[in-house]
Amino acid sequence: MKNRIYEMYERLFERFSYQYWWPAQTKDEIVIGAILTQNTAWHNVEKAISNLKNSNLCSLSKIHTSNIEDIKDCIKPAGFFNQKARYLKNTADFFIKNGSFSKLNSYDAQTLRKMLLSIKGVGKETADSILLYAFDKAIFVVDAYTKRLVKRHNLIDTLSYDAIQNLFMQNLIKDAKLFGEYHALIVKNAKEFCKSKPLCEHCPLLGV
DNA sequence: CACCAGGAATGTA
DNA sequence: TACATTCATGGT
Repeated sequence: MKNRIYEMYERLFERFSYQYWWPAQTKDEIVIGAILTQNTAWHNVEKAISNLKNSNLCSLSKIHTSNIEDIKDCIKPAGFFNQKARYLKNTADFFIKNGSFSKLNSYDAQTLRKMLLSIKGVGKETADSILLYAFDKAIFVVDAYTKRLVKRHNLIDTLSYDAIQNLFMQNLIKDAKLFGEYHALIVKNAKEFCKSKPLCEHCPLLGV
């Protein structure tokens, strides 16, 4: 398999090696972090998660049963705390209602994706992050960095989520580990290089 | 000081 | 379908 999409992965991996995403200790924490990081810098999410842990609220069951005002107090550093507290509640309710990860994991990826998307507060990127990193489903996550990447490299003539996701999934082996590291590498590279200017001289994707 | 960060829901045309 | 607005804190 030799194509531009996979070649970019090789370049990124050569430069940055393993990222070991998702950075979390439990599956619950992955889901919680996926919601808290919506349009929010990760280091602020870490503060929010740290607060949740200190209050013993960093699990879906705890979020399900606890007072929403207590959740708000913990997650304020992550911003949008009013709606994110509701989103966390909605998501926790979903998992309590529909069962554990191992039970939900018996659904195929697309069925589970639709279920997750029915939660108010879970859009495509959040759903796919949960599918990939908490359920180990081979679903490629598309974020703002990914869109910027395909735009700068003229990889496709649209910026629609589905089209970009298909571009990656159709040009890669369907492997959750690969997808997970690739997405992490795109984020890593975006933070490291080329924040405003495309393709600076140190970017590992030059010439791909 | 302005601008952005690992988005999603809602409203408008 | 395709944009525009709103949500909010904290770093640069």
